[in-house]
Amino acid sequence: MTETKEHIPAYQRRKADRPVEILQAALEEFHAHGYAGAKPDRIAKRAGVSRSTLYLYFDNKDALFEAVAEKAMGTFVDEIAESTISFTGTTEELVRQLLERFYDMILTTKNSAMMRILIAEGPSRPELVRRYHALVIRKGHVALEKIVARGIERGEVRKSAATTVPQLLIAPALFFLIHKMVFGDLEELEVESYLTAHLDMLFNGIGVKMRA
Amino acid sequence: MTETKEHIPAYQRRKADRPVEILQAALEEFHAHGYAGAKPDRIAKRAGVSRSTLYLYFDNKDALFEAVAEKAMGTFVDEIAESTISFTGTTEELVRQLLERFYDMILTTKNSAMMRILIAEGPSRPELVRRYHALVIRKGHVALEKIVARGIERGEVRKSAATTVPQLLIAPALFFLIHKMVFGDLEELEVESYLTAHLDMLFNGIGVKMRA
DNA sequence: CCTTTTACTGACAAGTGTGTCAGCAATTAG
DNA sequence: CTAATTGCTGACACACTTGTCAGTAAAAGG
Repeated sequence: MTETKEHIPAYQRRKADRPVEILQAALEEFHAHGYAGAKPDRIAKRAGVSRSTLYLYFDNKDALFEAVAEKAMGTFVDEIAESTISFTGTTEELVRQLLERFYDMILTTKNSAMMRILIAEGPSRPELVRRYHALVIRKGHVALEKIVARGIERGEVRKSAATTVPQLLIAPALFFLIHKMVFGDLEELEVESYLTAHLDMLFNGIGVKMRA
Repeated sequence: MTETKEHIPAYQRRKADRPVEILQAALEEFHAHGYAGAKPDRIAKRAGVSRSTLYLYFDNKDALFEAVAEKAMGTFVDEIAESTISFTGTTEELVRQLLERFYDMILTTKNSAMMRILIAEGPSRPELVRRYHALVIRKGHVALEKIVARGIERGEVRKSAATTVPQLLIAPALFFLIHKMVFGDLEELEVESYLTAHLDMLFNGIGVKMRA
């Protein structure tokens, strides 16, 4: 290295990468502080750019939020819905596979961040709620209904009050997600044993009395 | 009415009622907009006072939030925990009673508002999360464990993987709460049928195979 | 009545947060 | 190497939000 003043570049020009980096940083910020509490200042810092740069790629804070939400909707439901149509094993195996993916999603990706954002910002963003409902909830509901119907056809699932509400299949997983999100630092629920218990309850219940 | 200028009081002095009215208004505001999005302006309007009056009763926005949260913690868990110790019927009846109260609480009181606030503000308020965990979650967990243990003793509940995670008893209720909170305007889940399904799944499972 | 007390308000001040813009520096073109 | 282009930044300006305070009007006291 020469001793003449090195040319230390103040920044690098990476037009292509900025949007994705900014969106990632913004997701984290919105997740941690909510919309109103999120500061473009911090988002920029996280993304390694100046605050002004944000406004080169997104019109304003609101547009940035919309972009974040749009991206965070993800394709998770579609993916697992597709994988079920070709499945040939038992219902319990199918559900186990579904839930394993679901819990994995909760633990790893930032997909669950969307859940907090939805819950927190829902009242101020009815349109966002509508889109999420159409893209995720409704599709998920249909997928679950198919799994139940398939199970009944195969004689593996009881036609009963419980099976009229297919959401019950994944309800405990949402509990797990919320618990981890809010109390994760204080009390860790172990995934494996929780998943095992979840499946056990789902298929066998907790009661002792016999069924036909 | 005389035509001389009536003495229209600009306001009434009701020192005793102000705090509770302000707290109620603030709960609604924080619930709808989150901490950062909540405006003392709107809280005052809701409570029917001027903004300055808020600061006569609470030091600042943060203190107001703390007071709201403290009040919203409620005594719900303690109440139902107490009522279970004297219960003499079957486990299914006990759980049904518990869940009926729980769903009722979700539907009527603003107790569920605390849930959104917790989820939204949790990351910025670890101390609040700690308190809630100690006051509600831990106590609830203990109460549920007792119910399960009692059921096993009475030979009404299977000792199994499912019963090692007593949270599963109420997990579907949290799903219901979140669903109602976020998507309530778009798709109403009927309580009665949901509760019936919840109980059915809990005690009988959805599977067909017999148990000993 | 009039005086004293005090619950309450409107106007003000300081701080914070958002968005803009002229100009700089990194790259590209010639 | 020089010129032109453009991704990026720092400084600026405006709007909004929070919190304060002197003063007002309602109740209480004498």
